[in-house]
Amino acid sequence: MLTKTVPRPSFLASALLAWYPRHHRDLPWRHTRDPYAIWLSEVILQQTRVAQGLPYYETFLAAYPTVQEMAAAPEAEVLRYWQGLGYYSRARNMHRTAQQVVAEHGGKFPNTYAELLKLRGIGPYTAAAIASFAFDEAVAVLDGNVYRVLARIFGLHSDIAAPSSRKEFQAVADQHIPATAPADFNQAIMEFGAIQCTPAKPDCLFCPLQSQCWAFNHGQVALLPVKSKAKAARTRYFHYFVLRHGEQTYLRERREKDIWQGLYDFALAETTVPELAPAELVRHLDALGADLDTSQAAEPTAAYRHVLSHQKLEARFHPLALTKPLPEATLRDLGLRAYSAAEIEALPKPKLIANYCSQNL
DNA sequence: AAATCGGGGTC
DNA sequence: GACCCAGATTT
Repeated sequence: MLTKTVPRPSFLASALLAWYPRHHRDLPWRHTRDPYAIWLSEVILQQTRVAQGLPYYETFLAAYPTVQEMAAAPEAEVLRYWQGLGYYSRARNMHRTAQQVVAEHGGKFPNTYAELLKLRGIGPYTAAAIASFAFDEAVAVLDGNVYRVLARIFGLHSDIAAPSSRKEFQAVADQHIPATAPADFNQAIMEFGAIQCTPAKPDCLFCPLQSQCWAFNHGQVALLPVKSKAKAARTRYFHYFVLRHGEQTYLRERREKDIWQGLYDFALAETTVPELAPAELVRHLDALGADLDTSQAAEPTAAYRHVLSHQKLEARFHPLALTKPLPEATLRDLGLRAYSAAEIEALPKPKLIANYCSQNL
């Protein structure tokens, strides 16, 4: 009888596959083989902690049980469900991919790494995750957890922030993923990084790989992985004009190539210094063609500080009551529209704006 | 290769 | 304040 030789799992695979069943968290996307649900969870979890993404996963699956229902939804509704999760291009790409899967793939996700990689919002990590979890393809995932585990176990000192080091780490991961259990291996190595081999204060004392870990044996656990620092965030100063006429408030969709594309905020003046000079304020109000109710004049709010990955924002809000609606030309030029409180609640907004609205409108 | 895109948890 | 998180896309 001809027997095919199956490579013995490496020490890493053996250890992780033994560790995983005893330590892993019970997470909902681990109970399904539905590519749609797995895709949804992976897009949500990009650069997002499990604890933060979990409620969004439940919300999206309840709102859109199938890819067809997500594809049929308006983009603004998808963004509204995504509100607060950040990196909003993920939601826009997710929505477009849903539409493409329905229109071009008969509602069924492609079942290979190479085909998945062609879809918007699906990069190397997400393609590997879906291919392995849903279709048992033996392609290793490479996320922040995996970089850290591999760097420590094998003593890899390449800068994980450099795109060029991806090849090196991917090769090591692919070398260790067992063809017999690719999904479990991928789950296990990420979970191991999240729970045991953590960025700060990893639990080396009870680590099953302790004796085989390069970093532990060389006293360099705290030094790995090597990661170059990101450049400092710039500060931007936003001056929002909260124009109101009766119970209506004016907002506009952000369409420019900047943060928060597709989300809604107020008429905005940006400065390079913290304060908006009085003359500048007058000039902006003039340009709006606004008939202000001076009897209801209010001071601008104190600065709301809002921190993003590459920007620090300082926003002040100027509540402005109007005696009559804004001119059509202003609405057209600035993309503004009047909304009721209930309508505003349904619009997708940056966290900063949502916070202001919930306190002041 | 480097820059950009959110928001929140943790130390 | 610094670092990190089940990264992807654009420049």
